[in-house]
Amino acid sequence: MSEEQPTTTNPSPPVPEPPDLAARPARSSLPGNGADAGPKSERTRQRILDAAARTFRDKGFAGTTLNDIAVAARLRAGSIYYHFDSKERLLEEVLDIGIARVSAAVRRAIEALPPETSPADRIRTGIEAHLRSLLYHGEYTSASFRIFGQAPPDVRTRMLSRRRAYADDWRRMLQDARAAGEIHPDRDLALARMFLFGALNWSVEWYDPEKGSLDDFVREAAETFLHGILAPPNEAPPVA
Amino acid sequence: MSEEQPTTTNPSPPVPEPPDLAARPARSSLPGNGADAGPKSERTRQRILDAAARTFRDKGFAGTTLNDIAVAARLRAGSIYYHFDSKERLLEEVLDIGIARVSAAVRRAIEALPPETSPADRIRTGIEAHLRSLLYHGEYTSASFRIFGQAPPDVRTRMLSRRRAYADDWRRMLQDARAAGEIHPDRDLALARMFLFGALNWSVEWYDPEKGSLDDFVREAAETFLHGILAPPNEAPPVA
DNA sequence: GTCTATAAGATGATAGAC
DNA sequence: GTCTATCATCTTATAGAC
Repeated sequence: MSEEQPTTTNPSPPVPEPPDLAARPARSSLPGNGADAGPKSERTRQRILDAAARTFRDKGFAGTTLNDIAVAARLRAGSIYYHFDSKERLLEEVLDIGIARVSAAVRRAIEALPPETSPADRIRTGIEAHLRSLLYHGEYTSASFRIFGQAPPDVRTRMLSRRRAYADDWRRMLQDARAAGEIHPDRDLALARMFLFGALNWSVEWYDPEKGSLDDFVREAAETFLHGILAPPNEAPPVA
Repeated sequence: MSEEQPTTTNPSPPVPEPPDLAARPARSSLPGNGADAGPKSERTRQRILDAAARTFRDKGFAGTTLNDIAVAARLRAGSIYYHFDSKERLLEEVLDIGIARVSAAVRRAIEALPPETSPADRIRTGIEAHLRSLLYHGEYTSASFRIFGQAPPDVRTRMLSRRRAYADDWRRMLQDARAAGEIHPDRDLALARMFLFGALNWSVEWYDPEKGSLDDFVREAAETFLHGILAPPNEAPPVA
């Protein structure tokens, strides 16, 4: 896994104390871009969040100590508490950002399609968008799927509505396809959906960007789900 | 959960039997080992192992304390060290047993097929056997897949050869099917295999035995992988 | 805002009684 | 073989200096 840090950052931020701000701008809990500008506090908070996402994803929730996060964020463990109430709240925010990003990415990709796009093609696009948001700079998104099962019960409960909403998006897409006659009549849609989630999210564990283009990968993943692996029944075996 | 034998489910006796200690390290029952521990020690050891498998699976490796395991095994935390050197070794044995059982179950199921069975049908049988060993009394097997990613690096390294061997079994099955012309020429077999693993192993997280028979479930899972979800191109019955 | 220091409790592991 | 007692360390979280 990723044991090493990129370490392309500057040695130490010699930023002098900015003029004290009387009014702190409201914390936009928008999915932070990490590099977002803004007050120093906000940027540090973002750095901690980024570090937490990466560390949680790599070592799990229980396996991550606040010191691990602090080291990755280049400060001391105690300082984290200025920005977050507890380790659990930190986890909660990482999970929340992750699922929100995937959800938004898929929704956006599908809304960008022409209205006449067939349900099956929408599914194809959804799969590709889901995978991209997982695999391309997907620290929060991959963490969100990888460690959700490790979260304390109350955290998981609080996350449930958001995750259910995302699941509902997929349920709807599949039902639309079925209503359009595009789904094989024997298929169990609930099973197919969970099957798909498992297959897609597992890619976080093994996908290697060096071994081929992401474009090819996501395309092939969608085809595999839609068509399965078998050759069409009619075509003769190529063996001579 | 606490009730055995729900009324509606489990009409399925033909389970390949929870492979009884398929891969026990088996060092203890050797006769020439001196007058060492009798069956009692072995049974306690087994109880600890069972408790560890269940607890590791449910709470993760780092999230499990030796006391958790001790409580589940009905003894004290310190007593575990009479049977196992460390928490890591305990994990290692759980992981090892799990992968060995799945591997053995799949191999046995396929070897039981008639020799003339087509490669595609072998894959079908393999999928069903893998799923069964995961979902039917699969404390070790499900733990093995669920927490492998959480294992300390050295443990993971030591497990690698066994897991690679299992992956090779699947690689071979898929290649055989391709050689027989049964796989769609566009499919990427490596991707398909990982896709399949993800889909199957994720079922541990959501499969509910109360919602339908295991037989139906494993059959449908195999069909979904083999054929995909789409309806055959020719017969698309639009809603009239 | 971030630091140092530390409280308060849990954890993996060991020693020795029984 | 299993227990109790305990060690050394680590962990989350807090307090107060700067």
